[in-house]
Amino acid sequence: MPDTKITAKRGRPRAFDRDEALAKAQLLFHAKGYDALSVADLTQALGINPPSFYAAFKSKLELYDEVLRRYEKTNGLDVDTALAPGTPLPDGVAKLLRYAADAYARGGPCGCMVIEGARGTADPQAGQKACARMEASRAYIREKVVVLDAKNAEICSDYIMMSFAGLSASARNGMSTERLRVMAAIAADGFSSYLEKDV
Amino acid sequence: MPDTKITAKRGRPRAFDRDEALAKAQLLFHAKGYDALSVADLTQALGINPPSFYAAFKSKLELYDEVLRRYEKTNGLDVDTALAPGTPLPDGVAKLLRYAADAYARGGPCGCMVIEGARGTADPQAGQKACARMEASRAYIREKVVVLDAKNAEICSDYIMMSFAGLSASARNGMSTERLRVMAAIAADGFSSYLEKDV
DNA sequence: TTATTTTTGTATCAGGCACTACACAATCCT
DNA sequence: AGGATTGTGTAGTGCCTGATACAAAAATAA
Repeated sequence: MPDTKITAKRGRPRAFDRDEALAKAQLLFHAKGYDALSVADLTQALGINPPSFYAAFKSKLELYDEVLRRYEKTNGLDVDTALAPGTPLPDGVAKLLRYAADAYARGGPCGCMVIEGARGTADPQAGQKACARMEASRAYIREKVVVLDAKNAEICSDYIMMSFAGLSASARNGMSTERLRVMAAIAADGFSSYLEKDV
Repeated sequence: MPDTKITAKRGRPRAFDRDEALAKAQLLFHAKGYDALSVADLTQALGINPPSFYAAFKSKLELYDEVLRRYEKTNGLDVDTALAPGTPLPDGVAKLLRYAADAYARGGPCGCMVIEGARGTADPQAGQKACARMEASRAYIREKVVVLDAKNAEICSDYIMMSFAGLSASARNGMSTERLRVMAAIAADGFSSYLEKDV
């Protein structure tokens, strides 16, 4: 009976750690963006040659897509906690924006990789990949908001995404986490006021 | 006595209208961004050949800088009106964000050329040019805010710039002017609440 | 006319980009 | 051992980028 081991290894073994390389690539893409990071930069940083790179990751674009999904797992905001059922919507928005403020300047002034990649990426395919991930996030947030306040779900998710973009941009401009938190709180207060008028 | 005419023309006259070309280049840079717009794209759109392009504009980078300044003149927000002396700061912020909402989706989903160019531009020199213009705008706004409320000038200008970035990103994502205005009003309300707590 | 200056079109340039052909090396399976 | 399979290093592919060399053309100045 054949061994059902996941890493069915036949042939010459890979000389580098693929996951480690993926983590490094994530940091590089996050810091420099898709266009400004060349395959030559990557191979040099990873200490490998182009054929090894393409054997492991297929192409720059596929690596980017894989990195985007990894980023969501490692750096994704805890939407479920922020918008847990039963949470008053204003509190949920405040929490979520606070999470973003905490995250976007962590480990350097890089903002959100998905949001930054969704715009300003010259390569159309890469931009589309990032846009797709951003839309998925928006949809997930909207889904959670609907449970809390179906009537305001659209405007709420729009406002959250806009605030994310503003916070991400500010973070990339060097704003401190402390100051980002203040910005997030102010923005959240605005949505709170909006709901009060409405109800 | 020599003619002091500004257009002292000697030699073969230019076969195209430089200002017109500048306006076209502005639209193109605004729509596609610095990196995604090649010199070949430009020369083709302008109906000229590379040597004519370089004779008129020196380089892609210098044209971009010229376009950025032209953009500020043609599409710049009326900060002086929004933040005129005597205006209550919350009203000024609301006006300014409203202006941005009105402007960012005008003529297509392009957002603010300066803000979008300041990030996400792979070419470091071009990114620096856009960043410099954005910093100049921030400084100008802060200067006007100081007159209205010196104590809150820093946090206010930070919040305005963050909101601009959020609005610009949303506009580029296709948000309508109508919806952008709602977003701007909500964001402005947040700053209003912040000031009320503080005073 | 003749000289000078500037623009124009043709045909490139060198350099960086993502990516690969090829032969060899290193492992597993029989 | 021998065959199959997979990764690696050297070297290079074609393509697109921003930018030019060059000579002819079109204007002014003397």
